[in-house]
Amino acid sequence: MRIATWNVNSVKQRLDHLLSWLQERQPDIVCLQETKCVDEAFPREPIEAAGYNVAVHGQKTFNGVALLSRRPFDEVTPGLPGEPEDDHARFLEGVVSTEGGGAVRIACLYLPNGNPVGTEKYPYKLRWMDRLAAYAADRLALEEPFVMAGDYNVLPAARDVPNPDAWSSDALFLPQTRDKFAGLTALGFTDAIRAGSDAAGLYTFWDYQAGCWQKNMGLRIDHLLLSPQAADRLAAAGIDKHVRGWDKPSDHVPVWCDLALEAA
DNA sequence: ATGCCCCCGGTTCGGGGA
Repeated sequence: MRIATWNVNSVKQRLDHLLSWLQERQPDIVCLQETKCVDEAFPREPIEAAGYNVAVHGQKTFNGVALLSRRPFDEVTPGLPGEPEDDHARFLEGVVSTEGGGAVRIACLYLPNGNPVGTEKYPYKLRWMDRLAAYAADRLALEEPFVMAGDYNVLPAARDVPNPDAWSSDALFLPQTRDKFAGLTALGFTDAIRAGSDAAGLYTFWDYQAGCWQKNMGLRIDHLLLSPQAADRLAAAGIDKHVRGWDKPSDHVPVWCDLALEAA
């Protein structure tokens, strides 16, 4: 089973890229972030025609997440628990049955950026990370294949950014941000990309500005975190960097992993 | 130190992203 995550930066602007990439990569489950449209405006039909069930949790203008799955969803639940007044569409959980009679649980997430530090945006990010850790601990107790995938807006380590000193006071790289991410993974998750390589330069995002793509000044901020029951079945993982070179691209590229769930 | 570029809503500019 191939599971992917991609911040598309507007699903309507990126529909042709999405359909091309689905055809090329053939994922079974996809987590989308920054869909930037209300549920009624989500381009369901062309995605369903490509063979996917669609679950959406959107809002006007900003944020918005969606799950695509070749197999039907057993459950879909929008929203991260813990702060009822939080109205950002940043989280969507789904459960999909596998061929072997088991199931995989997927959380699609768009973690707050947190900049500029010094405003309410950064404590909101930190609270969101605390809420995510509480949710994750609850789900890990189920001891099932479980994947939390999305745009974490976190640089886990210095090797995930070309110039870490320049990012030392940024919300994506502050020690408190990294500590919370480390605490989350320490609950028992495996970073799918890091399971296969500790290399620097495995970026998933390149800013539109300042020629970042041309200079390969990227960031690794999109992650797939695997529960032990998922990590035991990890067969491959990758970053579809070439998608950033397409015409009018998202600033993020797809990240994916293969889990041998059918064999379980 | 700030903006570069891109997207949205809604109109020709401001908010947001990272």
